[in-house]
Amino acid sequence: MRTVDPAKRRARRRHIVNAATELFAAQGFERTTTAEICKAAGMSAGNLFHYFRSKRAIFHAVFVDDEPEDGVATKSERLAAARAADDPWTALLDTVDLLAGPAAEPLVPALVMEAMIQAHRDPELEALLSRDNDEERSTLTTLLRKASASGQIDPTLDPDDTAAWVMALIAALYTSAATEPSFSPAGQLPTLRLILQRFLRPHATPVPEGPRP
Amino acid sequence: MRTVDPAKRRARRRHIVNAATELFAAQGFERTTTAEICKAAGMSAGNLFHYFRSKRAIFHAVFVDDEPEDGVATKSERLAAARAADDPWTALLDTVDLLAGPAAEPLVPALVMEAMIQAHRDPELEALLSRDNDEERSTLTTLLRKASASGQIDPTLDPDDTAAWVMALIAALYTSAATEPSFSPAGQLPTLRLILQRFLRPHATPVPEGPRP
DNA sequence: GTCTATACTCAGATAGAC
DNA sequence: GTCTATCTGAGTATAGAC
Repeated sequence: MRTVDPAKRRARRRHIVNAATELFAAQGFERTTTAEICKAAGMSAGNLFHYFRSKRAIFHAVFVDDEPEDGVATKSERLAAARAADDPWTALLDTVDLLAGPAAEPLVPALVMEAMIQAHRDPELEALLSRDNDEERSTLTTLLRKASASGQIDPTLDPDDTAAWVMALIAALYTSAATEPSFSPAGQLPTLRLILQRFLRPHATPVPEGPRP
Repeated sequence: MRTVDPAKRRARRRHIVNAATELFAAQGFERTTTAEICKAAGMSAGNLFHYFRSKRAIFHAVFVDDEPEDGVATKSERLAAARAADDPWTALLDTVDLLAGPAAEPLVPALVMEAMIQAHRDPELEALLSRDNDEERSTLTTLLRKASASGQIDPTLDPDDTAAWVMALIAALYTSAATEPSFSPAGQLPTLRLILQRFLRPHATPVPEGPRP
């Protein structure tokens, strides 16, 4: 009897996901038809739906089917390393680079944008993405707290709020790249670092107003 | 014979747009059906399409049908006033408030997000929005240039790049509000101002490295 | 190939302005 | 009374998931 070859099946799934990824990035989820995906992947509708239960499932796979490659640390591992690093400020800058880096890849900003939108309407995707998101934000919060304790950043900043803003600034890199053709994420990364540096590093305390004892 | 009453017709269009706005904000453009809009507006499909040529036209109207109210300055007028203001730094902060303010309204962040997405796929909407966008950015560029000349901000910052980043930071307020339920735009506006202040205000010039004559 | 979902249409009913 | 803006809702054509 014929048995399934898991490696072959995975490869076939990846082939479909790769084809679909370009379409989703260029046209978005709703405007990409399964017929287009079939054509791009070179297969029939029947065959496509043998590998994925729905168009939605293909979209989800774009964001989770990343096979770990040997010898390369995963994002999770690198975040854990940052949390354990000796110098929290350097680790913070490294983490920002880690999170902002993919914005320079051609399809990624559009896909991230689309994922944000779709997460609104798709609780399963929402859950999928928020796991990643929580890990990123909690790493930043940890680093901000440590850097604050060691006097490397302004201690008046609230670590939770500030982590949310660091995430927002990184997200801005993606959305700007997705919406403005002239915006180059690679070229603007140094400016992002500059903004963060000036925002976070300790400042001379302003003289408090009002009468003093 | 019966004649058209322009005021009544406008009011009816607004009624439809208001009903549709909530649906577009909650579900997005593609997932909102014309049948739903009809139901929400309390009218038949035939009547709906008597007022709008297409579903798309309703979506466009969400962003352009803002009637100027008497006694209240329009955004354009306020931007022009800022460009002509005496104190460019104060005018810059005011302009940031003006552009960031709507993020505090409940439906706006989701709508702005949806507009960004749809603009990708709809050249007419793209043109519509980029007119607004260009006016906002060029106002910021002008103010940055003036503030730079008068020593109010760091002269090493490029006005065009910096204006793009100020826009990106404001956009981050909208996207964060749209995607993170715990993020309060009104509460975070002071932090946005703080980030901008620290980013833009003049800094002590670092001692240049290398040999000097 | 099948079948559902949905943007839009049309033939006609109602009613207000002249 | 006539004419036409406004409105109805069943109907159609088509797209697109499966």
